[in-house]
Amino acid sequence: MTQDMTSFSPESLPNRFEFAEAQARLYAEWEARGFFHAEPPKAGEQDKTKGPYCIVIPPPNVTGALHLGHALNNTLQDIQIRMHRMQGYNTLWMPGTDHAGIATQAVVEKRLREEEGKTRHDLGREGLIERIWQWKEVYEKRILTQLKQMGCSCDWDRTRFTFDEGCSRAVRQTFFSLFSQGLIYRGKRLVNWDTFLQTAVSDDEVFQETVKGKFWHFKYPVIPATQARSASEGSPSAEPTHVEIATTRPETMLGDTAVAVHPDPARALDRAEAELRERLDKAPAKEKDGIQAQLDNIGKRRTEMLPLLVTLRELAKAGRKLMLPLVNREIPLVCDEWAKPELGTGAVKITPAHDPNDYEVGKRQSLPMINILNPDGTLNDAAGPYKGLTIYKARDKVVADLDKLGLLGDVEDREIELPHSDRSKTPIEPYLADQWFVKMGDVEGARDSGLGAGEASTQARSASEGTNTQARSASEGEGVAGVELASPQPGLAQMAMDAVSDGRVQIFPERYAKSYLDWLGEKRDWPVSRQLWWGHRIPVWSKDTGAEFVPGTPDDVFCAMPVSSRGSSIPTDFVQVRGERGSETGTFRVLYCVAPGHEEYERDLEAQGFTQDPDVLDTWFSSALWPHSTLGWPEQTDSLQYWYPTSTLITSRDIITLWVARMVLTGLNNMQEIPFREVFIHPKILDGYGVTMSKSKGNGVDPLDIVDKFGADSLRFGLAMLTTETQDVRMPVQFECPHCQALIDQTKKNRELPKIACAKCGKEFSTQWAKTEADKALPRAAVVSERFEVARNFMNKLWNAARFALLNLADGTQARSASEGSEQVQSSKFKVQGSESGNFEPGTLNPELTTEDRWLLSRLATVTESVTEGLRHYHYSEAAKTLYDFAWDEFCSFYVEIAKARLADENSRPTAQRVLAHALDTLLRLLHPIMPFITEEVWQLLNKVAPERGLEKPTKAPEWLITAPWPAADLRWQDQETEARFAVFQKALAAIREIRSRQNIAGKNPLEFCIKCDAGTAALLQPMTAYFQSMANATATGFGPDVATPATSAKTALAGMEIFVDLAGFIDVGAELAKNQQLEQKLLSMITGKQGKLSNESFVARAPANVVQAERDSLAQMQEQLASVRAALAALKK
RNA sequence: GGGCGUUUAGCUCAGUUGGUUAGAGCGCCAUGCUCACACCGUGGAGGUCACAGGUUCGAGUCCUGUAACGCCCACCA
Repeated sequence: MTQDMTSFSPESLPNRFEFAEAQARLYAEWEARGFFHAEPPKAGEQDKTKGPYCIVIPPPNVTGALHLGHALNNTLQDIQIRMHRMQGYNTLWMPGTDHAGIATQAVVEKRLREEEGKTRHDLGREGLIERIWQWKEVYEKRILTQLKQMGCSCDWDRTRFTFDEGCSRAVRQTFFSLFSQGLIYRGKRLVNWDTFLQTAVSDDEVFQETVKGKFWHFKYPVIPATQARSASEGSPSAEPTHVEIATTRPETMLGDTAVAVHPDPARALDRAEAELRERLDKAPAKEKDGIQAQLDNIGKRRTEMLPLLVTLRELAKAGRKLMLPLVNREIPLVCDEWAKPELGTGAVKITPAHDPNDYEVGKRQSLPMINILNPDGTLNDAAGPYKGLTIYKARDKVVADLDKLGLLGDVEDREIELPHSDRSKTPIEPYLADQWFVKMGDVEGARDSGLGAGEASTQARSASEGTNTQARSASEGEGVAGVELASPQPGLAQMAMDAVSDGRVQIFPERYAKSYLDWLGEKRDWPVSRQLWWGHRIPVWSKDTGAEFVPGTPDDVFCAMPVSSRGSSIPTDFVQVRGERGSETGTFRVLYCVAPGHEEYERDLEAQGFTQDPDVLDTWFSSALWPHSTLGWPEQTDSLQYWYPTSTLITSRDIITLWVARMVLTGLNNMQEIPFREVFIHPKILDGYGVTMSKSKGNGVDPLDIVDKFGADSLRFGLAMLTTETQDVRMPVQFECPHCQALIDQTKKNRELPKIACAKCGKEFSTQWAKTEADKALPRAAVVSERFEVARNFMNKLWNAARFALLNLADGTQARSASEGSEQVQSSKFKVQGSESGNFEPGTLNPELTTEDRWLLSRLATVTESVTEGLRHYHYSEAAKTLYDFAWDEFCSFYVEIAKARLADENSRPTAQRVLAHALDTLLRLLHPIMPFITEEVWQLLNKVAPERGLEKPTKAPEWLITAPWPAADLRWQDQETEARFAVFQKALAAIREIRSRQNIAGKNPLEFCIKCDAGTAALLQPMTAYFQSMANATATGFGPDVATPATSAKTALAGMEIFVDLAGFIDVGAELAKNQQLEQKLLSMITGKQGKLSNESFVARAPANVVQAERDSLAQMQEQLASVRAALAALKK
């Protein structure tokens, strides 16, 4: 397409929008002109815009390329951004990517292993991190390119990365702040340890798989009581020699530090029974049997096991011990409610270091915690003779050895749900490790700055923790401590909940506020450390003093320890000190947290033998800061002050808790202000089987495949159209054969194959799974979805409608077609026409405007209003559908069709041109946020042909659509009467076309028709005569109550009119009879229904008067229609 | 186990606070390469609104229950 205006002629336009070329060109233009870049108003200057509007992008992970879900997410954001930019807001879309700790490290490690046969240990920490940086550079670039190709109008000058310098600084500042407030502590948590990859994996990288396992019963010998004790016992004869426990993980017995029984087994059984009975009543029939079986079981236990459990309880109370076989360790028998008399043997082995529940028991009972695992999944020194064995070997040997000792009881077969690592597909081994936590619960006392936090439980609701903190707060000696105890301050979770409950943050659709509140309501502490290398290193340095730990040690004891040669006092502004009990050694350990920008203290600490924590922070810790860290925090930048809080966040529902909630709470902590005012949760994209799309399942779609095949606008419009309020998007996908372009449905079977033979041409193509060289050499099939065809077709329709308009907006031309010569319009230029009769004013009589003009302008006002409101409230589908229907059915099918006749007539042409140009102009503006490329392209062309546009007062149109003002819906153009009357014309036209089709008369044969109707309707239809001609090739012979009906005619009876088409003797009687009989039947059944309704006295008495009247009116019309149909039938039968 | 959602034409989905004959796109049938567009035009066929109750003058829409499917969260030695 030529750029030169003088040589431009609409005739040279192709009849397809050549999107590939246009997309690249227009995007470059927009970017070069700085339309994406936003600046806050300069200091001291007034804000000339409508105010700030800002969206921060949910930063995509740099693990790989974007998929269709990202395309959806970013399209929805760009639509808001582009609309608000046009509406005159100072609009900023902040882009960036996420370092995605675990995911990225895992991907890079996997590659390292596959391609070089190396592990991360071969490279070392620095080496691996460097590799990951290289990976990041490649994929960040790829991701940003993808976003650009989708048309995203981000402010690329501000592109950020969660692991860049600024974000790292924000992370450290936040960690320091939370640490200073006592909101960060260290505790134990179960880690999902992938022994194959030797790494911790996150919960969402774990999947459950049912495997066949066994339930082993072991007997632990009871150590006989000492003489003295034994004498005091009542009945030594009843004492069991062994306690039986059961487990699915035998090898963990090596780490057992107790066996627990319930302190009141009888009551526990009663309670379990009561619960089951309650459930039995409510349960659906098919579950009742199972519950009944459980009830029976409890009854049986009460008689068979209860006495033993009571005895064991007594033994436990007496402080008796068991001998743990194989390792020969004395372990106590303890009372703890965790032991459920209704399960297993009623007694449960306690392995605090390898089970989260056991860990809780261990803490309650002050048990030692023995970790028996090495990171590689083999057993360590603590396992004694089993040291060095793998878990499974150890398991077999433990069972065999116990059997030899006669301590093995029953072995039951059992199906066990086992966690597996998504990445290695091997079972996860849980074990407890030191972890850092952010405290989410409410805080007693104003500030909690020191000791004891390390003792906190992993569960903030733990009662013991509360008392612990209370005790210490009181001892801090702040005079107001007592008052604060009475009313705890809301903690981070509560603050974040309040922001949503009181409406400062609004979540759409509303129901998602519930998941947000429910999750935060648990106030579970946030584990923030990860045993990885790729991420923000925890800014804490520690050293074990070797001294005995005394709980409640006053702060000054360790605060006095010299941290720096720079002075005797600790600068608490940026260095915080705390002591804790080392979890392994039990001795006193000192921790220093250092704020960013004070490397001199870090060096001092290291010089004194302190070491930095090896762990890194959870990825979400840095993304939680995204809204303020990207705007410059902790610096108080102009951008931060101007755009924070941001306007809206658009994201997917699965990270409401992981991300959205955490942004709110860090925002409130760091900025004392919410991060965004609105949150829109969009649907998820599922495949044809209703399964979440993902690359690892093979059902993913690369948005660029869609862009290549259908164009970015089609991708965007298609996605917007699918974004409804409640439904996830189900999208069947196809392989497009690279040889013959045939589409082959993707099925559960073929989607994981490396190569597929085309069903049509038989040639093979490769897929994303291609591994071998031979497979990779085959051409790859794009994965696409037919669901974008609707949007592609719409784009084409729009292009051609625009083409028509461009061809016909030049002055002095006849209605034109593309096939005519181009020389006619060479020098022609659109001039404002119709101005001699003044400018058109809404809400007044503009005699030059015809019915169809007023109709179109009325519709346009309504559509403008509805699209503006729809997009404002994230009703994307509704807005897209409104535009689609208006553009296709009203603008193209009626207005443009009618315009053809008017443009051919010199007298009517100027007004038609003016309205046509105006309507196209408005339509382009409204469509631009959804389809930016085609609309901008047409806009540029329109500016060449008709640079001055406007209904009320033609003025020079803005040079670029991307920054052109958003149309205002002028509701004064709305005209219900005209719309209703126009509908009569549409109906009459449809009826004539239907008769033509029914009578099988080819379109090229002209028809004559007349319409019998009242005078008012006739007056409306009369001026449309020319359009009946052009749109149905039908000539009107008359309208009105007294028209002469043709001798041989086909007739259609509509509400308020009868339409006769003159068939000049060639009537197909059969067709007419069939049609009229069908109509008669339909009318009869509807009339019967209506009569029934109206003869129902309660309806007439109780329904609103207008409803009753409407029923009566419609019945009368139907009866009229029926009479007409019957008359026609009678005539036909003659 | 807890929570949420979905079920409307062969397929993918709309359907406002209950109120005339439940809509669209694709697909299908018929027809037309007439001058912006065959990625198009014109016309047509196709629905017991998952099932069972209830509320109401009136239910696709509100309530209760059932079934199927999906998602999130938590999980038992």
